[in-house]
Amino acid sequence: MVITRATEYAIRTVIYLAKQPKGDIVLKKDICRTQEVTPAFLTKILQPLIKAGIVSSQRGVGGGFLLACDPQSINLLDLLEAEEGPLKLNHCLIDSGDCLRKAYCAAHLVWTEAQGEMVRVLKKHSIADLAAQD
Amino acid sequence: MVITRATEYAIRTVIYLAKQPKGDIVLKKDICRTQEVTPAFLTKILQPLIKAGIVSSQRGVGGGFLLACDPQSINLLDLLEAEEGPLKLNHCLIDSGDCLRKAYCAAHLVWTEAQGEMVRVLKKHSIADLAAQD
DNA sequence: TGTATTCCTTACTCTGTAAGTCAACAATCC
DNA sequence: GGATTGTTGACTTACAGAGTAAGGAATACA
Repeated sequence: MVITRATEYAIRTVIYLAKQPKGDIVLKKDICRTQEVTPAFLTKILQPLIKAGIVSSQRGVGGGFLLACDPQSINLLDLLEAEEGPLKLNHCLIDSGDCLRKAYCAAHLVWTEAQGEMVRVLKKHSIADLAAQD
Repeated sequence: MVITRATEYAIRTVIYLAKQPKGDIVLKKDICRTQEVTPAFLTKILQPLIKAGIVSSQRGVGGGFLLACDPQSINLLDLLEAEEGPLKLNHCLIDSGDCLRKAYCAAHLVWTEAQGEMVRVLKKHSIADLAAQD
């Protein structure tokens, strides 16, 4: 029932990238130094963000990482789902076929509502907003 | 990021107890049979509910379990917290002293808000309501 | 008093996921 | 072609979730 550290680091990193001058490429080791993550772990964390089209990377001399999109268009839910997969408060919310019990399903609607509210809040704040607050 | 099975079973069980005639004592094995939980696991799940004053138990012949309070006064958050401890979406929401990083704390307010909404929804529906819907 | 009944306590196992590491590989620049 | 920088996949370690098992303690009733 807790957000993973990978997601936390992903958020820190994306906020950091959003604060750089637009188009600037940042070295992995600079992210590591400022965000206090090890290079090996940051590598692992960045890959899902790259695959989701949130961050882009460049190899070789002068290479590094930068935002692949407008920070106004990314929110915390995007980052969380890139790292952890679809948000689900309960097993039954992934595949409604799982939820066979009537007694259980009385609670089902409540889980759905709670998750919906969570999604609403996480979508509401863009990375640009968070970077500006920082 | 998922509610545990213990919490699910706890909810099923409490809804089941709430549907019994008031004051009726239910055998563990009857709960097990109707709710599809093993006795050993149900034992483990019931203890926190008893300690939280939600369910009460009686030993010996004619013993069993029954609700210890008005089903109108219990909600899903009570059950979840009895089983899993205080709800927290993120590590920093337990002890604000953990949250030292500014970059992280930009997200902190969002976690707080998301968790607040979740709490609000889980508190809104009493066990009596859920039992009636069932 | 003794015994059957019923829940209580504690320790244990098994499995999966989070968190993080490592080493070989691939692209790019000069 | 070599230095630099990111990529990939396999690996380790630790911990929490999920469930089991066995002996102990309370209660009712004969």
